[in-house]
Amino acid sequence: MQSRTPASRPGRPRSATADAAILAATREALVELGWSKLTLQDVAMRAGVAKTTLYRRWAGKNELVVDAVAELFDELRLPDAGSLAADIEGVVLQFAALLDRPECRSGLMAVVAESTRDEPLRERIRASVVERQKRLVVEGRSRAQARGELPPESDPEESARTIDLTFDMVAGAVVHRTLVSGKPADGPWIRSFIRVLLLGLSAPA
Amino acid sequence: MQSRTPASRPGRPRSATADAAILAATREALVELGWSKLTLQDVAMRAGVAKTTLYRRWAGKNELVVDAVAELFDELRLPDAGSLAADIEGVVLQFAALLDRPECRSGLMAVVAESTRDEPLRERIRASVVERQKRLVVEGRSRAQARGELPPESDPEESARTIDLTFDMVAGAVVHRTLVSGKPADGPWIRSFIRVLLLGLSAPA
Amino acid sequence: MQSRTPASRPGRPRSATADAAILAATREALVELGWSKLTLQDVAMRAGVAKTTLYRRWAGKNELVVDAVAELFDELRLPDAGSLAADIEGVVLQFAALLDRPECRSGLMAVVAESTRDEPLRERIRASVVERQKRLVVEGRSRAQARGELPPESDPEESARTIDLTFDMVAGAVVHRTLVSGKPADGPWIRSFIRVLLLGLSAPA
Amino acid sequence: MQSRTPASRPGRPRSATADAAILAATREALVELGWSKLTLQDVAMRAGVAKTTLYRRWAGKNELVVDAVAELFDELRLPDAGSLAADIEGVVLQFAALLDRPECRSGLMAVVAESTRDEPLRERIRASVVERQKRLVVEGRSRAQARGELPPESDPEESARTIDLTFDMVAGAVVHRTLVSGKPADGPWIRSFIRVLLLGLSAPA
DNA sequence: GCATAACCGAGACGGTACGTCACGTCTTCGA
DNA sequence: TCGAAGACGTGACGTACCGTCTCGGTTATGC
Repeated sequence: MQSRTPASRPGRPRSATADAAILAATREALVELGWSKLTLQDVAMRAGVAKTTLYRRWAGKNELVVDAVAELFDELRLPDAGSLAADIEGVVLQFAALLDRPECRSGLMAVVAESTRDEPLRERIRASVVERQKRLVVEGRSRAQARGELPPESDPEESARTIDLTFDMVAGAVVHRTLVSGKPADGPWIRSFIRVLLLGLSAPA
Repeated sequence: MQSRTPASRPGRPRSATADAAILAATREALVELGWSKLTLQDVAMRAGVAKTTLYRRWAGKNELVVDAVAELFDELRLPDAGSLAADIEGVVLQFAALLDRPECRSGLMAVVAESTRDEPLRERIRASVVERQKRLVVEGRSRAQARGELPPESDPEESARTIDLTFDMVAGAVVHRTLVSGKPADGPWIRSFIRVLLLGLSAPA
Repeated sequence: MQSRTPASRPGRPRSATADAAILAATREALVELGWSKLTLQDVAMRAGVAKTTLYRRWAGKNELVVDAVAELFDELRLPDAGSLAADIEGVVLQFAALLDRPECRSGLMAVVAESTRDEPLRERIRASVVERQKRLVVEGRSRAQARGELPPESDPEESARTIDLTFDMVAGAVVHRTLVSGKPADGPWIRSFIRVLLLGLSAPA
Repeated sequence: MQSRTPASRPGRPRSATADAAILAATREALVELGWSKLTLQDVAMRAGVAKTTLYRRWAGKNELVVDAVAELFDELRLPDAGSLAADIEGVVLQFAALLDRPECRSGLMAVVAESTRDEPLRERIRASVVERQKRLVVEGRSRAQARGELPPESDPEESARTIDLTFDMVAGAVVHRTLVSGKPADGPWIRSFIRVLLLGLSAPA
C-alpha cells in the first residue's frame, strides 16, 4: 500500500492512524490496569507501536492519559428536556455514567492529583477538559434564561463568576459522591441535589 | 474486660515513636516530592527507620499516605461564629487552607484516584477521612437547628441523606474549585457559594 | 578458679536436647534446601528453637554445618575383609555412599569453599573431619603391614607423609569422581582405582 | 549457511566489551570478597555496568562465577619436559599455582558445591572446565605413548576409562592437598605423588 | 525458700542484597 | 527519514535473612 502523498517528504511517512490507536490503547490499558499500573511499554505493545514513538509525541504518561480521557468528555450532550431541572438531570446522569467507566475513574483523578505539582499539566487539563466542557453550563444557562427560569445576565463579570461557581458545584458534587463517598449518583440523588442547587441559583442576587 | 491488650503479646513490642516519625516523614516527603515521586525508601530514611519497618506496619504507599493525610483533617474545628453561614464560612476557610498545604493536595487526590481500583483502600479513606469529618456537618446542623436556622429533623433516614448531600456538595465544590479549577477558595467565593447552598438547604422539603 | 565445671555456673543450664535437635534439623534442611538456601531461621524453626539459641552456640551457618556434617563421618568403619585391597574397597564404598547423601554433598564442599577465606573454619574442618578420619588410613596401613602387604615403616616422618599422601589421593579421587565428574564411584571404578593406588604404594621407596 | 548470526537480529546489539569487563570484575571481586560475600551489585559497579545487564546475560551468581573461573583454566599448558613424569610435574605445578590464586580457590569449590543441587550448573562446569582441560591428560598420554613410557591403547573404551581415572586422581589429589589439607602442593609432594601414580598407571593391565 | 542469674520463646529492629520492573535514552537495521 | 526492536544505565520495588536487641517467662543453683 503506497502512501497518499509520495512526493511530499522524503523518507518514510508517519503513520496516520498511530495517534488514534495509541489513545485507544491507553484507554484500554486504563480499564484493565488502572493508572498506577499502566505502562508506556504496555500501551505501545497494545497499539502495535514502538516505545520510542510514544516518547516522540507525548512527554510522558500524564500527558498521554489527559488526552485519552479528554476525548471521552466530548461525548457529553446537553439534552433539551423542557426545563432547566430536567436538562441538568440529563447531563448529570451522563456525567455520572462517564465517571463510572473505569478508563475515566482511574485516569481523571490521577492526573488531577499529578497536576497539583505540575502547572503545565494542570493547564492541559483545564484547556482540554474543564474549559471545554463549560460549554454545557453556558448553554444550559442561556436556554434557561430564554425560558425565564433564571434571571437574565446583568454584569458579564458576575455572569462568569456564576458559571464558574455552578460548574464547580455540579462537577465537584458529582465527583465527590461517586469517587469519594462511593455511592451512585442515581436519579433520586441527582434530583435532590438539583433541588438544592436551583433554589440557590434561581434566587435573586 | 479488654483482651486485646497488645502488651500481652510475646516478643519485642513495636517502637512507639516510630509511627509518629514515619507519618511526619511521609508528610515531609509529600511536600518536597509529591505523591508520585514519593518513595518508601526515602520516607524510611527521613524517619530514621529501616524500610522493613514500614512494610511491617503498612501494606504500601497508599495506606501510608492515607494515614499521614488523615491526621491533618483532625485539625479542622467548627467555630461558633454566631450564625450558620458564618460557621460554615469558618470551617470552609480552614478546609481550603488545608487543601492549599502541599502535603494534602498531593496526597489526597492521589489516594482517591488509587481507591477507584482498590476497594479496601476506599474503605480506609472513608473511615479515616470522610466519615470522621462528617462530624463537622452533623454538629453544624444541630447547632443551626437549635438556632432555628434550619428546620428540625423529621425522618432520621432523610436526615442522613441530607447530611451526605451536604457533605458531598461542600467538600466537592471546595475541592473542585481548589484543585481542578485552580482558583482560590477565598472569602468572596466562599460567601457566594454558601449563599447558594443555604438557600437550597433551608427551604422546606 | 573453676572454669571447666559448667555444672557450677549459676543460672539455667543450656538445654541438652537442643544441640542434637539443631544438628538433626540442620541436616534435614541441607537435604531439602542445600547449603546456599539453608537459613538459620529455618533451622531454628525445624528444631523448635529460637533463633537466638542458635547464635548463642554457633558463630554462624558455616560452623553449624561443619558440626552437622562431621557427625556423619563418624559412621565410617574400616571393615576387615582379609586383604588391603578389599579393606580399602569396603571403606571407599562407604565413603562414596556418604558423598551420595544430599546432606553431605551439599554441605561438605560448601564449607570447604568457605574455608578458603576463613582460616578458623578450615581448622575446624580439619580437626573434626579430616584428622579425625585419618584413623581409617592409619588402621588400614598397620593392618596391611601386619599382613605383609605393605613395607613396614622406617622413618616416622616419612610415614606421616605417606599417610597424608594416601589420604589426599583416596579422598581427593573419590570426591572428584563423585562431585565433579558426576559419575558413580561404584565397584568397578573403585577396583581399578585401588589397583593403580596399591601398585604405587606397595613398591619399595 | 549460518542463520544464527546474531548480527541479523533487530534492535541494538549487546555491548561486546561488557562481557570481558564483567568477567574481569567478577574475578577481582572474588579476590577481595570471596564467593559468599560476592554481590552482583558489586560486580556490576566494578565493571561499570548496570545490574540489569548482568541479569540479561547470566542466570545468576553461579553461572557468572563458572564463566569467570573457566577462563583461568585455559592458561594451563602441558610443557614438553622430556619425560612423562616431568611433563606431569610441570602441569601439576601450574595447576597448584592456579589453585593458590584466590579468585580460583574461592570460586571453584563454591560452584562445585552449588552444582550438587543444580544439574544444569554441573553440566556447565563439566563442559567449560573439566572436559575442556581433559585435553592435558590426552595430550600427555599420547606423548608418553610415543615415547614408549606408557603402553599403547588397546581398547578405545578402556582408554577413555583410564583418562577419566587419571584426571580424577590428579585433579582430586591436588585439590584435596591444597584446599582441604591446606598444605602446599610443592615440588617434593608432587614428585612423591607422581611416583605413586605412574607406578600404578605404567603397569600392564 | 527464694533471690539471682542465665537460659528460653518470640518477635521487632536497622541493615543489605536479592531479582524484577519500568523508566527514558541510545543504537542498529529494515522499509 | 521514520519506525520496530531491543540493549543500556538508573533507581525503586517488595521480599528475605542477617545478626542484634528487647521483652516476658522459665528453670536451676546457692545464699
